[in-house]
Amino acid sequence: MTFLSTLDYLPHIAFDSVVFGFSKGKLKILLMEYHATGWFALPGGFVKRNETLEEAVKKGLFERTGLHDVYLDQFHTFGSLERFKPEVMKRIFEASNHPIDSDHWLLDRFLSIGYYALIDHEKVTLQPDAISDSIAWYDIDQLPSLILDHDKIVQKALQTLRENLDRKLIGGNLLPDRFTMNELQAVYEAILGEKLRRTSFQRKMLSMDILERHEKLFTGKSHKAPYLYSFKTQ
Amino acid sequence: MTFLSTLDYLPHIAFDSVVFGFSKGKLKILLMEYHATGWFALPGGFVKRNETLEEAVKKGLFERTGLHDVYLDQFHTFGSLERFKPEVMKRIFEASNHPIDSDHWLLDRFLSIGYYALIDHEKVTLQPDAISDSIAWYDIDQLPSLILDHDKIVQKALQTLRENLDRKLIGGNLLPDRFTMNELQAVYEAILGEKLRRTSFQRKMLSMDILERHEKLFTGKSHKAPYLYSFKTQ
DNA sequence: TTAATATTGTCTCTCAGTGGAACAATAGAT
DNA sequence: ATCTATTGTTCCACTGAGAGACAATATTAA
Repeated sequence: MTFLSTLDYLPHIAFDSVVFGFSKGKLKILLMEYHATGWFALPGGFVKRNETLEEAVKKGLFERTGLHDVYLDQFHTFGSLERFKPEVMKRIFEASNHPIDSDHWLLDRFLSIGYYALIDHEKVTLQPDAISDSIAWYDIDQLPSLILDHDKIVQKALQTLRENLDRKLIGGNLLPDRFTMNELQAVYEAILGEKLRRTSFQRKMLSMDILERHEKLFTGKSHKAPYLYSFKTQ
Repeated sequence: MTFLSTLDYLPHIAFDSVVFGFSKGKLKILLMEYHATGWFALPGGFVKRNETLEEAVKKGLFERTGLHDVYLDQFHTFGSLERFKPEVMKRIFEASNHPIDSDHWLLDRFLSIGYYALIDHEKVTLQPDAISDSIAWYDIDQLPSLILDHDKIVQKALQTLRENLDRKLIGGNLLPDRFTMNELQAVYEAILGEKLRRTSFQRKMLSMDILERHEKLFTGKSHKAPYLYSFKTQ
């Protein structure tokens, strides 16, 4: 069969991407659903023999979101044995009209390298892959339960994102180019899962000298208009 | 052949360990040398089909150091193509009297999961493996050049260790159970690569309420004797 | 035209933590 | 008893954050 031939890919090696987006004040991630089973999973993929791990992840991300040049960070590699459930994978391929033999390499044990991505929710055009029926955004604190160890992968991704948020100044990757201070604060609050003080947040952001101030944003509301900001490109 | 049969191991998957120790005021790591080639490499290994990634790493570490229950942290997975140099691996196996065929699975492409370990330098009894001629400590800023991408692996390990040093309070793992404040400070300085202020360091450590103070250590020197400390087990 | 309202931008006060230095304590040598 | 080297502690100045107050302003209501 030509579908995912073992000659092209490295067996036993997979990757899973936790793609974060921000919309309507909520932090969300992308999940794929296999309708025939009702199962949810992270978007992932496999590594070809002649491509870099990172190339494979970027390609997979582009195929699902249409985006190049995405903020991407590897956070952990999962190598437990609870990952190894051939019957789950077999059912998924069967339900998608791609049945595979019992000795197929895709049913063998896999280690998975976890990446998280931060993208501008508005720029995405979602595209399911060959074996999934849909891909969509899910609120980070209203996730369905996921196959295999994907719940743990999401939790670890979120933990790493929180730890890196201040250190790497990556919050802006979830917003469009120009945004208000309030929007930036909402991103931080959604990621950290806690309210922040408005004045302290503003003071801290401005003191770091990473933001550029632009024109005001007039929304038609009856109050002072906020400035728009962008991250300095240095 | 029975040596590293492909039936027992997951192909394409390896791990490498950066084992940190502290001795005579210097931060050191363990390196293996293949005498016939003069090449140096990190101690690593492969994952058996029926064991967890972490089990494999711990077992490998035990075989080389004789230590169980070591502080261990996964920091990155390396998946570039510069790792793929079959001629290097072939030469190593030939030089160690374990020649392998050109199509042997060990000559194929590998991804490697990097772990770093922190151990008490004094507790180790070093043990070379089947194909390496020696294993020994090397000063972190006087390392020989290493095979494949092992230089990058070491740098990434050191970077991660520095980032985690304060956040995870892991410095004590490089010292014996009881130590003086001066020794702890020396560990921090060796890891961070910079001098710290004595009084600030002491105040910070004591204020964190993680240290237990024990008896004084009389060294015979003509000055005030320092207290011994241990980390609280909580 | 003026006042009211909601939100944003800035300032002040306070307090905790750190850099830097000084001072006190002390084990052994002289 | 005095000196020396090092350790434990305290003090002062500065910085950054929490908390609140106040000023600025875009629009609506009177």
